[in-house]
Amino acid sequence: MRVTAEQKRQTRQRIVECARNLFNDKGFEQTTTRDIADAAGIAAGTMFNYFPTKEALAVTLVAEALDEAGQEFETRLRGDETLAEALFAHVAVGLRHLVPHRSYVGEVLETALSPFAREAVCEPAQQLRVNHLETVQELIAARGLPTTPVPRVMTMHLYWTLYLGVLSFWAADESPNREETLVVLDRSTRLFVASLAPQSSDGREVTDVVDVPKNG
Amino acid sequence: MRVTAEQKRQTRQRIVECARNLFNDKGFEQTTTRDIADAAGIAAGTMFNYFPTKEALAVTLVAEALDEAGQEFETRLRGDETLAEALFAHVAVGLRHLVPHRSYVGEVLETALSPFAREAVCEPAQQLRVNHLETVQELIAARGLPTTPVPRVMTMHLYWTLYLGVLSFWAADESPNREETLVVLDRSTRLFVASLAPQSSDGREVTDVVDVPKNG
DNA sequence: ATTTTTTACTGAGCATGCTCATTTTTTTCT
DNA sequence: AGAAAAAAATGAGCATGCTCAGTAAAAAAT
Repeated sequence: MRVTAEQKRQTRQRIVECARNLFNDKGFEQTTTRDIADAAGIAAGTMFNYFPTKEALAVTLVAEALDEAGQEFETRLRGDETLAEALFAHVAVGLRHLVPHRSYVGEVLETALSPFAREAVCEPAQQLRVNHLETVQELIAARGLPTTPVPRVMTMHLYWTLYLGVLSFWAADESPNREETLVVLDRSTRLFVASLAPQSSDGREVTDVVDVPKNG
Repeated sequence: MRVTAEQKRQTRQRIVECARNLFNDKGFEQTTTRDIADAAGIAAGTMFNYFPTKEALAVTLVAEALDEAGQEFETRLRGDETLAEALFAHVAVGLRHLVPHRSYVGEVLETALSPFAREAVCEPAQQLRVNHLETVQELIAARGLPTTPVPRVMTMHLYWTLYLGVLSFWAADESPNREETLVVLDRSTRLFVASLAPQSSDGREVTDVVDVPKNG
């Protein structure tokens, strides 16, 4: 069973590498699964023995990059950062590892990580989201922030929303060293942290202003 | 040219109505363009004489609902609301008008309104985005808020990010009267308004903590 | 060594979004 | 009314993501 296992690993590797090159050259949408198969020297159906969908293949590329980023982040973490600093670093390291995929990452993440529910696009996308959010929750918990006055699910939804906002800005950022993204990231990070603190109440619920049906 | 014009209007109307029913029943993805054609009693290719893509057809449904919402909002606006109140109302009215489309709106908006650039998915989607953002900018300008310390494009990107976050929460909100969405919307609105005010500087730039290449 | 079983691969074929040359219907011109 | 032109509808056909019954190759069992 050894020769086979090794060959299978090689086939998979070839698919992944050819796909990355093609996605980079022509974009995700413009690359057909037949293009990938031809480049990898396999039949049209073979890549579906390795990845359930074309999207899953692309997400796998991105997820592998972000896994490495996650490891680097853990290594660098000292523990004395403020929450805003830690969150900033977490995302910034991820972005650096995504640079080689920047030309097509937008097309892929848009659908794979969208906050619109759409039950788990594929396993690696799900894993990626869970890993990222777990890290965030640990960073928050490690700093013993108050049991928020807002349900956790809403807090994490807000985080994910802001995170995707940063990713989408970054994917299209044309500024010299993508430095504008750092401004956006800084701002988003501060906003999120600020949202964790109990809001300053001005005694007037915005909700009261609009007539929203309270029943049925 | 009168009879024809009227018939064309009817054909278009039939397409739109059949599409809405089918999208509601089976979802956007599960409805094929042939399903729509059959239901509307036309040939498979005919709907593409009216809408360039299946997605554009769906976006048109949503856009029409949001146009009505925009009109209602303008009617109700008194002018003495705080910015947060006005923004809250703007979105809340939109959501109310989207209720009949809620079962499939997620699938459609995810790609059509995504902050990930993807140059104008289709004309109505572009129009929808522009209209919404113009209203927001007017609401801000009418209250004479300071020329922000942050480029406007970033501010509007943040707004759009939070807006899509609210939409995505709403699309999946299972709480009794979707009241959790109101909490999320309230929170998002306050956050956005707070982000317009110059940030309290604590003398330490988060950006400094991570080593980001400053050149090349 | 031969058979059996397991594993990997193949490629014809399907469904669906969309195109476009052709046909049908309507309007305009004389 | 009949011919010419314009507008609208048609449906065969294409491209592409994906399926799956069948084949080939490798490993295990005898």
